Amino acid sequence: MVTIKDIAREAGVSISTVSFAFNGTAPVAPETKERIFEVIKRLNYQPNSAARGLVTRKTNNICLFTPNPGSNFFTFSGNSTFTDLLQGIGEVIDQKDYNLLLSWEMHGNKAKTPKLLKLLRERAMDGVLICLPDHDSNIVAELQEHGMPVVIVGSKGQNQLVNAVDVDNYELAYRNTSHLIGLGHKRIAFIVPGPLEYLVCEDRYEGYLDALTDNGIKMREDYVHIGDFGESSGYRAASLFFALKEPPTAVIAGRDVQAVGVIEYARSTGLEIPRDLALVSFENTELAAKYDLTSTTTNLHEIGKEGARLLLKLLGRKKERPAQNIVIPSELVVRGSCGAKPK
Amino acid sequence: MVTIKDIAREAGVSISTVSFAFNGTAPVAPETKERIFEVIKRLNYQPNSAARGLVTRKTNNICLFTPNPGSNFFTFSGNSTFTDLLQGIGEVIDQKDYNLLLSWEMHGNKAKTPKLLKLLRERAMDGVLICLPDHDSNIVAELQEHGMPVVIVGSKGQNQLVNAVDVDNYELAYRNTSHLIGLGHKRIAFIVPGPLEYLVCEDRYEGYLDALTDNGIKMREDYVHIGDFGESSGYRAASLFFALKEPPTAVIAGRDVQAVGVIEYARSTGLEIPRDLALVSFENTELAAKYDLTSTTTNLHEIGKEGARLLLKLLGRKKERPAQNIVIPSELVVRGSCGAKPK
DNA sequence: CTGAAAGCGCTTACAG
DNA sequence: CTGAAAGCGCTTACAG
Repeated sequence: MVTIKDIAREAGVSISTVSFAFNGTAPVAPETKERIFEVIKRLNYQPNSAARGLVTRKTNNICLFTPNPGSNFFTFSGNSTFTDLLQGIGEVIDQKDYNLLLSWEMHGNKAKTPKLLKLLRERAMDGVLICLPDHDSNIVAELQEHGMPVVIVGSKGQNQLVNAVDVDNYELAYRNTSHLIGLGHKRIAFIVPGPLEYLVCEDRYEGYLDALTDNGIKMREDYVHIGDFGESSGYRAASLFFALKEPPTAVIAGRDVQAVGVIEYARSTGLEIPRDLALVSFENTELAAKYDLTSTTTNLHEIGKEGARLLLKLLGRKKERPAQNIVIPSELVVRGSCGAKPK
Repeated sequence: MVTIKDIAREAGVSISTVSFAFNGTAPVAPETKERIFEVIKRLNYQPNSAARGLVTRKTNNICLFTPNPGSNFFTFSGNSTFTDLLQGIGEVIDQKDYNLLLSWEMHGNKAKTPKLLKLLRERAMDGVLICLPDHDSNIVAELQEHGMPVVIVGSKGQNQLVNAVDVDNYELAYRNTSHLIGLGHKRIAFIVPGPLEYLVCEDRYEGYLDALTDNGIKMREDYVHIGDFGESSGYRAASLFFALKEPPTAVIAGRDVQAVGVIEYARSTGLEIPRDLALVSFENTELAAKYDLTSTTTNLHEIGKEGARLLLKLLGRKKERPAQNIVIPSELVVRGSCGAKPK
């Protein structure tokens, strides 16, 4: 491997001068500089990152910590959540010459994430992007205690102390519900996207409830079903709703896959969407396009981009600043399933 | 941050002894060792990876280099290719305390991948797992020239010099085709999974051709269509096939998404599967299960695992060894679409 | 504008 | 079994 010494020798200067020239960190005579860069180019010199990191205390790595990629969080069909997020992150860190260290929880959420803490203690990264639907504040707190910049992506910050970027799930749900109410629906069922311990789920659920309340509609327990990452949970929810004496006229699916389950149920029972059942969902994945589903965007690509941007900004900062909660705007994409669109 | 000096001071020994104890790299008196570990535990000591890497010349990072995650290669719907691969890799590197550096081509395949070469020159990783459907040998050669261990995953090695792990796509296609022939079909169409420049595509196509030939069936140009990552390419292929005077009685889709396109075509035109049209595919994703599709497994999870295992084995080696081409076994999962399964 | 020197936090011969 | 010292490849005061 070619080192700074090789360059210095070949260019007939000291290693300090090579360093100054390469990094532009001190003035170097034009001719000297030229000579140095000629050698650098010729020998394909690139400073050893470990050596550099040791003295600068920077690794130029940022770590993305997520749930296990094999977990339901990432693998439910038709969703490109993960690659969208990656893509967004990649676009910004690439420009700034950062690398991406990928790490995830190994045993579901049981493991006390010793892996991330190990990385922290080894100083393996300069900052972390954390994407955990049910992140406990402990890990974030521990990271921050050690001065490690953290940005939560795809989930809102639990308090004023941690930076986060996400869509406003409460708002989204409120809007979805209002949309249906605006179309004249009063019997509106809701499939909670997942366990209520997840902030996303809680937020979407509350947005739904508040929209009902604000419009003078009383919520009904039997119009609410907790779904999961499988299509079948949507199917199941629909079958429960339509077994009721007074079935809903509209359903809000907690996510697109669940909406597909509802559609499958409708198909199998002859219910017609949107005539017999108006349907609205979240995420606006390719599934929404495929199934002509009205859905609200949750732009993971943008979340990744803004998250990475914010993190990088943090890295450049000396002084602490109050944490930010960045909200990525989303829009309701109206398609055929809600009945708002003329055929 | 706590350093080895802190531990040494606190335990009343020299830093060498701490290092010996921590790494088990030289005998240390039991009582001394105990004292040292007590302090290590108490102070949460973990050696600084940059410092360690500088002297050991190891980073404990392995790099996974892939196409852009936003590209079609990863985002076509219903496919968990990427997360499967990650999961497999993660399982093995995690055990050996390696970290995963994720990097990808930025501008499609045009960029001459300077990013990976930069990482190489900075010595940012100990080895690379490369997953490029149309990898040019140049990049692999350059990596190897610099002594960087490389394993190609999800694609076969181009020559004897590079390690690779993949399924045997030729074999898979041969088997799929033979299966249909065994069911009495003679007019068998084939949707090539993608551009023929990709090895996967070429291999699957050749397997198809050879199976036909070996069974005395002449191939017909009009029974072959080049597909892509979209469902619609399957739809389109089917519509072309069934516009022929003598349409095929069976179709082999190059991948599950394409098969779904074929199914959609069948639905829209009233063709019944498998009665009017036997259908077989590759990949056996969740789509195959959902659409009751006979499909051949291409176990990315296993490919990731074996790839990582092989790479790690390479890292431990001093001497060069002849490259291996590991073939991950796959199986034909028979479902309703091919007509082999009694209803 | 340039160079000699110290030092980042480790590991690893080498001595004892 | 333990410690003093060199050195990994850089950056960064400090002198000149």
